[in-house]
Amino acid sequence: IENIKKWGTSSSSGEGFLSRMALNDNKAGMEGLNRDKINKIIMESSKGSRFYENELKKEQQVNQRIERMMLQKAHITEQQLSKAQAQVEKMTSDLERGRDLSRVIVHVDMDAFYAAVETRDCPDLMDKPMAVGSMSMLSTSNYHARKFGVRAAMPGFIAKKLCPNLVIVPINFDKYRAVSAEVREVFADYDPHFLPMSLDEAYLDISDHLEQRRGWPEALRTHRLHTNNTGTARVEDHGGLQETVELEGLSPVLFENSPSSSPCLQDAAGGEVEVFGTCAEEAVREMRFRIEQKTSLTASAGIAPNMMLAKVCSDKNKPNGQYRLPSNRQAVIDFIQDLPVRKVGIGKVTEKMLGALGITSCSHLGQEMALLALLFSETSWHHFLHISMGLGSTHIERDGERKSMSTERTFGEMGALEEQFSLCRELCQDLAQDLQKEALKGKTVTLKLKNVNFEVKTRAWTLPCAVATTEELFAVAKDLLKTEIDNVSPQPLRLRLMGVRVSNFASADDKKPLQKSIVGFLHKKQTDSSRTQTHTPKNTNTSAETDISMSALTASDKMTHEPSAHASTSSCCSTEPESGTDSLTCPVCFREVNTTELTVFNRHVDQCLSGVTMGQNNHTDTDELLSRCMLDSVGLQLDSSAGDHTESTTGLLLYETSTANISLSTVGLNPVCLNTCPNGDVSIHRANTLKVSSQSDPRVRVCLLSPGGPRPMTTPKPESRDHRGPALTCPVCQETQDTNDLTLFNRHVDLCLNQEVLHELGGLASVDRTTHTAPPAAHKGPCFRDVLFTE
DNA sequence: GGGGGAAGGACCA
DNA sequence: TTCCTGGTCCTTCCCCC
Repeated sequence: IENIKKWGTSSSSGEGFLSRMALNDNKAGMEGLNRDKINKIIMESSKGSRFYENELKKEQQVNQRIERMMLQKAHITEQQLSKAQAQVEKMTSDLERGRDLSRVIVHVDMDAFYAAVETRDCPDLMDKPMAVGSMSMLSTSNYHARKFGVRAAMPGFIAKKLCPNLVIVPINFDKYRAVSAEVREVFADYDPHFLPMSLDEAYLDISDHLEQRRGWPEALRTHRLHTNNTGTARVEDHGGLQETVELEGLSPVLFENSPSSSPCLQDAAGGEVEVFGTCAEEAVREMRFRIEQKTSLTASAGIAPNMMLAKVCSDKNKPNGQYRLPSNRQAVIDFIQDLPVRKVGIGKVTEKMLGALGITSCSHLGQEMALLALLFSETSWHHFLHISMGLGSTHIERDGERKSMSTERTFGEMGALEEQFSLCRELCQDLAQDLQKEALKGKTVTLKLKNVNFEVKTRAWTLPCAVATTEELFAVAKDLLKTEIDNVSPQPLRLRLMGVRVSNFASADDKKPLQKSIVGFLHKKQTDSSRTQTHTPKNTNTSAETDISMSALTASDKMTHEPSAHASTSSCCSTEPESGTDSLTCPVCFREVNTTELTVFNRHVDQCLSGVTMGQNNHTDTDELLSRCMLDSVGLQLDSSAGDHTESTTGLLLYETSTANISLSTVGLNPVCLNTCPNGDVSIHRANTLKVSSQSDPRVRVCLLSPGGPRPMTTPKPESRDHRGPALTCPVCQETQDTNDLTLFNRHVDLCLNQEVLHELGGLASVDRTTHTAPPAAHKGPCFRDVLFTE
């Protein structure tokens, strides 16, 4: 209990000290600061803000976790403890046997990198406290600023309160990238497989370099420092390490104890030279010397038998210093004993949890390992054990395959729907570009939202096939966003951050091209069939419904198919029909149509589409309550004891029920996808079960594509014009049409599509598209799909 | 009841 | 006036066997 009090907030009402917001002075150049005074300023600047309130909430959650942990601890028996102790001991001896001290790993870290680059380029900043970033957030600070408690990841406005004379320089990534590239050239001479962690930090395994270096003559280890009258320095390497760089100003620019400040020898020509030795320390000193000569910036380094220790060592003599931990077990154990847990990759939450158990240093960690094995997950306590023994990775491996890719943006409060959807599209566009650069496609699309209260939510949807284009991403992201908007409706969703992520990347097998839009499809068809038949573009476009491109359909329209069993015939993952194939895949029902005749195929698609349209016609509300579900399979069995259903001519099955649940059990059925019902009336549970429940409306309607062929259908009742939405937006030209007469609107879309098809088919006709290039009018009116559904 | 996948949240660098 | 990105782990929920 004492420990909880010590590590928790002093009260739950938000008064008092909020430890998670306190200064983290675990950084070089921040020793011996007046923490209390600094924390007081931080708290006073933050108190009452939404950010602070959210931090308070998170702090309380952590405190609850700690309370649960302490409760659990209180119930641990002696027997359990001794059993855990035996387990820990066995594991320890196993790990000890595998301890590898043979490698020489170096962690190099540029000193206050961004700040140092800015200071180099603007020497006036040299003696001033400065930081790089903005009033909202700082990326780094120089050592003068650190004396005031100003550090990276601190908002600029708080930093200004800590240090009113602080100069904040805007961030310039291009510049840092260029300098980083220069530094990396030096790294590569010592380990061509070095592992960059960020622009200013890298791990190197110099074991092989040292092996070679032992045989090097002195000339290869001699570096000359030239200075001319203008203060320009030139560095020359003798031997294999080539380098000739002009410098503006002589190092060291920022820190004392430069690696080049050791006594230099005079060479025959009267220039100053420095000879470096063959041991690890000398090799690293040489590397730092060369970095400094090349960039006028200093680096610090740590040398140790593994990555974890090297990282700690690089911090030991920062700035502009290095530290070597000898490669013997006792030295490692001695070194690790007194290290605070926060220094070795344990974050603030885990630090606090360990603190509640009285564990603050690595030696405590080792002593309490049995207890930790009982209170933490296996992964966690194994990690703790490695740390307490001073173990870490001994081979530098570049990260394996990427697991996800994302983009996100923070902005001022945003509540307008149009803005939100427009931003969502922008993010999808940016992400699509990034995905394209790495030729990646992913199945899971995640939308991340942070509201003005700093509450973060992520919402994900996994598709049966991998996607990558803007339209594909947006189709999913916008549905996820819409659901969140509807959830808080009629209140607006007040956002401060939005992000889109793609993960679950496709394996090589899945990276086949997506099925093209009908337009692209027809284009391909034209090429394929050119050997046997000719057709005019006119033939390809008998009606708007037929030729609506895939991009006009929603995400759920596209994700209605199983990637495995039916991939070749009925999936958006399916490849283009192979040359010579005699069937085409319908983009609506995803069945294979045994024809190459476009007229026949178009008729089929028309039928499918009008089926979809008519299937919705019974619906008297907007599509808010409506979910459409397509089942691409055979053997559907409807398992329900309540409700009535009607079937349409084109395989549509309408289901109406006032009961809470419908279960669709199927035989070998593919995953079902449905258009998410915004108010949560309809949800999908696993591949074969659709659950329908309605709290807001007892008459939920579900529309399914049934497996059978065309069936007799009841004539749908035309919807009253009063229910029609406002002006309609053309899905092709994106322009809002000044009509709500569907016939007129359809005629317009037909016209647009005709022009689009002609354009796609390679400019077979001269079409003036200038009138169709208006910027997307986001959400001015219902999209074409909505029109199809409601009308 | 256990295995396993998906989703969501949290932590960490 | 409190970042961005990406990886990992943990928990919960649910389906399936």
